[in-house]
Amino acid sequence: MSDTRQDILSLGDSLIRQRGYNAFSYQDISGKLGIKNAAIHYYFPKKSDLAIHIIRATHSRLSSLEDSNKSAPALQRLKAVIETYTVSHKENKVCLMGAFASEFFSLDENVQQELRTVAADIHKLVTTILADGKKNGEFRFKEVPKVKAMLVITNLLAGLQIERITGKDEFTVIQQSIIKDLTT
Amino acid sequence: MSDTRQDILSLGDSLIRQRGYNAFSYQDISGKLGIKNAAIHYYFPKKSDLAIHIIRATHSRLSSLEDSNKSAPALQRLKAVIETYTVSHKENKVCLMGAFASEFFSLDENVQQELRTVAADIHKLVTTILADGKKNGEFRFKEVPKVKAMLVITNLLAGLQIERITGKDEFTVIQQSIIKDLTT
DNA sequence: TTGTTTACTTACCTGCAAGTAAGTATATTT
DNA sequence: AAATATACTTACTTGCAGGTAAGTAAACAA
Repeated sequence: MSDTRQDILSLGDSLIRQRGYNAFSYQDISGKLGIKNAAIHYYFPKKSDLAIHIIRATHSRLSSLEDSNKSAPALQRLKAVIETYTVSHKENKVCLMGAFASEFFSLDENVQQELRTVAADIHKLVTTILADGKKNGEFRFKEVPKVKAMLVITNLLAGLQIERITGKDEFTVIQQSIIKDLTT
Repeated sequence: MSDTRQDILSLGDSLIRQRGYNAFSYQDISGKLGIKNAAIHYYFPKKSDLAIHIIRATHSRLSSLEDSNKSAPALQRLKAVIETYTVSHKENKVCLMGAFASEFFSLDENVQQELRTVAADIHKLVTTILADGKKNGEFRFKEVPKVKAMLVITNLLAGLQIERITGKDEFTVIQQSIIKDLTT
């Protein structure tokens, strides 16, 4: 895979998660990379094509994370998931689901479909981690794992969003609260 | 205040929370209201003016809610807050903070400022309700009220966002979990 | 060495978003 | 009755977003 293609994907991801999908144009990418708009259309004919490939790249990173920690303790696996949000936090980005959710109904059907797949996978992943942790005594919580997973995910997702409005570091304290809540 | 002005504000609010701020244009409003784009510019010269007035309207509804329930039990006051999210849920809308957060860095400085004010007020309101409820024994939770408030708000905000991606009714179960978590 | 593929650029087009300026009909005030 | 304000419309302008089609230079393959 060419460098240019990767650079476009990477910059596109940053722009979507920093400023929003409908707020950036191919010009933002081509300008920064020193190429022409048509070069981006060469790799990704439509903006929705770019979106889909960015979503898939994120999905595949998620799968790798899942695989590489498969047999680790639940707490470590949860921390690995949370760490991906922490990285976003440090880069003043929201997560990809959070970035697209608000504009979801303005998106192409095939982009929506791609997002549904990833969202379901994230939920499944966190649910499994929480269920495993509860079973082996690492975690303590009252809700069923599926619901608790949703509560944890919403804390992380919206934590990234709200902190950019308030300007305060809400995320760090949220992250710590999640772990503490589950382990004590 | 004229009907048209109100209709513009109301439709603008719906569009922002259904499709996103950068995804709608004055055409979407003028078309539906049977007026011309310039009529909207007459009331709100710039799109950011419209945004600001929509945010202020929401803020003032929040303040009314706050006032009308001032001396009620904490649980009732919390339910009143949650109810505003439930209304959004039923209309397939996200909340205003959630709608703007993803595109925050693409917004005019004065819109950003307006959002900061409201976000701070929402957080303050929920914090007060939780603190009161903890003090008088209505609520039980380990975190300091300020942090617990943030956790509750993130559950609600992102609950609305995620359910539109997954297509499932995540919100209702989240809402119930919040109450149950606090009261048992 | 010729042909083909890759990775682009040049040069367009189309449409719409955002905004402005000037005009007009209808109330409202003086 | 005349002047003024209100609530718009008509008629623009500007710029950029999104996309296409055709050309081209370099790499590579037959």
